[in-house]
Amino acid sequence: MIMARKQAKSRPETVRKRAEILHAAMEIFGAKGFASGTLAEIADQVDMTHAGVLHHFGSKTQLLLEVLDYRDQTDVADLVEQHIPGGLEMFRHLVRTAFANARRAGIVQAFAVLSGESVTDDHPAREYFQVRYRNLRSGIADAFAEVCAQHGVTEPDTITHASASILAVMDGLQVQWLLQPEAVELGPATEFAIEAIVAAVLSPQPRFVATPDPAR
Amino acid sequence: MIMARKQAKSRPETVRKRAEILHAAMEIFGAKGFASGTLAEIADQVDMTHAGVLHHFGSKTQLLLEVLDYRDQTDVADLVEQHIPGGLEMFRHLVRTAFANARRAGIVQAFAVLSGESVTDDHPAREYFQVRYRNLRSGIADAFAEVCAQHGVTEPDTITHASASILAVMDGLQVQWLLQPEAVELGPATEFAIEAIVAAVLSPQPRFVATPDPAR
DNA sequence: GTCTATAAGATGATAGAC
DNA sequence: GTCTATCATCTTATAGAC
Repeated sequence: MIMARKQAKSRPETVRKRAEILHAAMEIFGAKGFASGTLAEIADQVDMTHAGVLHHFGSKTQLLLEVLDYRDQTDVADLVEQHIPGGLEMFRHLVRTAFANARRAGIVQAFAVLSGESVTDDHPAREYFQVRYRNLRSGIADAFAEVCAQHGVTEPDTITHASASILAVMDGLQVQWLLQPEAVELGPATEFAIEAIVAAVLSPQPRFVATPDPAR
Repeated sequence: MIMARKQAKSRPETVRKRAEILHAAMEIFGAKGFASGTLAEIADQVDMTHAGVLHHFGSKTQLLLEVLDYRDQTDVADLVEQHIPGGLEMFRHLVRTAFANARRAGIVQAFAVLSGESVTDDHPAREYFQVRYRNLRSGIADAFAEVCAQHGVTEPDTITHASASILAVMDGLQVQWLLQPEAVELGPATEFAIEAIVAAVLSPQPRFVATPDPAR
């Protein structure tokens, strides 16, 4: 279980320094990954030694975990938080996020790098991303359920697949965009894909790809 | 430029050992990433010392690069190779691949981990994945063009976005599936998403998400 | 071709002074 | 709280014996 450990009592100066370190850590881990990013690099960015950083967080792993929930608490653009848009508004929000992300390569890279790395054996951020994806999927599924209630019934499987797919395109397009910004238009491509998936859920489609008996 | 360096002349025993090492390296890099996977681990798997491995490949980076094009040469299921299915058959092929991948977690993980890692600053596999994605996108775009020619015209932008989106869902779903196999059905979800995207390209859709003037 | 030995450097973490 | 010093590993790479 990932828990946010409150720094109950600390001098304001200390809290500020911790935040500064967390910010720097996000940058370094985002740029080089958790494995390759070093405490020394992070320390450099906040004019300290790596020993100083360790004084605040105890270990490198602990620092990563705190970086991750710091992001969740800070990032106002978070989806499954307080002001969750419902229904179709949710999908518009996701599209707007994609357009906004096209101007925030740093953060996009951080999540792309760390989520990819989290899939490795025994990665400290594995649980974080499991929980994150589960929450995001269920938030999107709720939006689908709401919209479906208005437009007519849909199979639950469809909503499940569609929710995962929307997250998947967003992530996948980010990776391609980071590798080749000139070849992928993050905003428009995301908009196209989300529109396509929402349409598939809401209106009965002719099937183009399906075959009677694919070799499964 | 990534080039396959032919091992022009070598004893057959040597060639076999090299292949054995490449296989082990793919496994280790796939499981732990390039940064965390070590030469010693790879060497262990083929009953050698890390010095032996370095004798064959010169450096760790070189080993990774050769692993990657070894995969391309070996993997018969590769898309942009010889027997590229055209038209709708391409999309059926992609769906079948997803179903097949659900039984090859190892390889799926390797590509998920390495492609994510490739986005980090100055990663040795960065160019490889740039080229790979570019080729895959253009292969899919060709299939779309072919199908579109039969079903009616479509804007080129649509094809571009759709091609990137299809790759993106496939990759994104793999990550979610690796993190939570019980929550994501890789095959069916991929099938749904591809069907949705193909439908969006082929048949004019009502727009659900679009707003007059999204805050971009 | 493979090993042993070793270099050479980096890294996470600890201990103790200030 | 931060630094210096130091530890203990770990890791890539090289040199030379067999």
